[in-house]
Amino acid sequence: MVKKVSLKDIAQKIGVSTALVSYVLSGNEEKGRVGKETAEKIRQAAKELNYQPNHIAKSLKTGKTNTIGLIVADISNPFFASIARGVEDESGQFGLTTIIGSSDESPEKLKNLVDVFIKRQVDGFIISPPDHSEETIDYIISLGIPICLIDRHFEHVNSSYVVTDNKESMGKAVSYLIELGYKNLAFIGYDSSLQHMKDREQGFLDATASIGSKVYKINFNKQQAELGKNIQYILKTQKADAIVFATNTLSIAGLKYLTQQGVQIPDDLNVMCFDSSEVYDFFYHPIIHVKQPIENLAKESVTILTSQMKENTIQKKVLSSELVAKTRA
Amino acid sequence: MVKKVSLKDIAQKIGVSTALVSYVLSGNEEKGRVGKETAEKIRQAAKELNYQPNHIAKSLKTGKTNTIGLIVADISNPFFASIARGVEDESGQFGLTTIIGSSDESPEKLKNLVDVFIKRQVDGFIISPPDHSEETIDYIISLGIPICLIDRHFEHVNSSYVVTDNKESMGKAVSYLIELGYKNLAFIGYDSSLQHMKDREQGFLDATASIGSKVYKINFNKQQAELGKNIQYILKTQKADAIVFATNTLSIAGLKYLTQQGVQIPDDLNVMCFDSSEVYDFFYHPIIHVKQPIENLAKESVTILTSQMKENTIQKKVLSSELVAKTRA
DNA sequence: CTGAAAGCGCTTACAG
DNA sequence: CTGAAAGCGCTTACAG
Repeated sequence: MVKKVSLKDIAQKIGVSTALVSYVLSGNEEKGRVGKETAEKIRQAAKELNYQPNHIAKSLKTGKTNTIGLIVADISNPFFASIARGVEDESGQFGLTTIIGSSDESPEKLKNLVDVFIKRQVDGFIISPPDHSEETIDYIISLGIPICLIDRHFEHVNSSYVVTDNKESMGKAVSYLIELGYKNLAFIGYDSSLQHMKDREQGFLDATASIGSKVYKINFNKQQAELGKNIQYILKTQKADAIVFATNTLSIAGLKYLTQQGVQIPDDLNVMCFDSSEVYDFFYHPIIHVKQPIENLAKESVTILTSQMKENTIQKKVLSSELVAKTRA
Repeated sequence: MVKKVSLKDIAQKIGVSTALVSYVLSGNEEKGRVGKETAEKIRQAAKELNYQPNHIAKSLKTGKTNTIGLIVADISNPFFASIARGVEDESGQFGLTTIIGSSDESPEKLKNLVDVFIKRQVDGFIISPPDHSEETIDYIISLGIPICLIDRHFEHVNSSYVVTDNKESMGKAVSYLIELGYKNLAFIGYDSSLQHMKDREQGFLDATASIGSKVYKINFNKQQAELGKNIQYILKTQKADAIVFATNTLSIAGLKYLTQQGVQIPDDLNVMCFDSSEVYDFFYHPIIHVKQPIENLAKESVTILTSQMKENTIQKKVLSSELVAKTRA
């Protein structure tokens, strides 16, 4: 390992104190009221020696790491991967580095990740929380660490968040189906107390008040089995003419199941999904779906978090989504 | 922000030196030859005060951050998202934290990310390098920072890496197509000097020596336009009976284009893809593809990197992949 | 305009 | 078995 040049090396080389060098190189030249030619000499030397400031030392002194922790359900899920990409790009603009963890929808794993990240001294958190993790979120808040929830939030936790207008989006999408003439709808969501799920369900219920409809709630950990069973019931007993899937994971698994059963979409049965997927474009009629503003969710979360890191204000933001109902070009 | 308890607080509370506390709490009790009851008292106090060691201070002293930098082409690409998930899970086992960046296949962006990560004092790198980035890889090596390339590597750069046996996998897959009776194959890859791309192409060429075949190389930055043009040529002029796509991005874009053109797969034309995708299962005949051992690539990269961090040995590992050619259940 | 010095919270020889 | 102390590389009042 090549030995690193430090402030001291520069200071010695041109015979000034490390204080001066620090002022100049950290851009606080005016504050230190450093002489112009001295400043120039310092910059020159720093360049010559290829000086790389040591973040660690700076962090120890300032107590800021310029690192934020992003925790999602699963980074290998395309929805969260896109969120992660957006958060990284945006936070990079602010000179922040992002460390990422996957909770797998487990409150325990979330708590562990949070502890690890706190030990790492992250300056703030962006979290898409699993069900029943209010305690951990409250814990972060109680430590005074800035946090912004993303995609999901809790009604009874007073934190910053940025989410999609789930109820409205779902309502609009379902109304569209009704306009198309569908009269007997099924909703498949997760059995969850998370606000975004309740909102999507409520949006569905509100919009289907005047027609036939039924809500199916699936246990996240047994979704494989329960999804098939529920779809069978929907096809055979409820005889719904369209199914609404509440998330991209459910959508893809549901579409796969329906395809395997030889169900023709939309001829035998139509489908409406929440979230986007590459898969949708491969159907004869591209699947109707609600496209969440992923990039904006990510950007806003960073904006909210960084402003909270400065001013300690709580912000709650609801973004609107887009209904995509295209036909094959 | 609640004030943190430090080693000193514990030391003062029970009237010993910070040295003792450090030895006990960092598990070097024997090394400090600390008295048994003293050690117990220290542990007790640490628990009572809810002591959280300060990683930053430790890093400054030891020069190790227990952080690794992972740089892929694009974290929102499912292939790399899965790699990232694997790397995070595995490195977490070693007490390592991962920071991630996306190079967008740009050598300049890679260099920038590397500089940022080096300033962050990462202990090592796992990188899936873009074309023409040998210089940056060499730079990392010259600094003595451990590095393991993943998925891709350079013939003339002597670094650790873990990759799929691209040539063999491609050869096997193409041979399978030939066995099925296809006689006129097209290969669509990127115009790249990256070894994995050259190997896939070579595997294709070797396997098609005795039949009709043609290789098409696409410029990564103009793929949208060039892909369509090439496929048109393949359909109209070459009149190939099967197309081989060299990556998942090309596969999905290609399949989308073919589907839009009304081409029936595999009846009008068959297709073979490198890498997996959710999309493949939605075709009447699930798409034939080479499934790379993503999880093992990720795990191995961490294993190689951590052992290199200890012993400074270079390891090159080639993993085999699986040909997936299933019919609808 | 500039320097000497303390201190962030650890680790680790060194001396007893 | 235990303590005093130096030092990792910075920042930042303080004194001149």
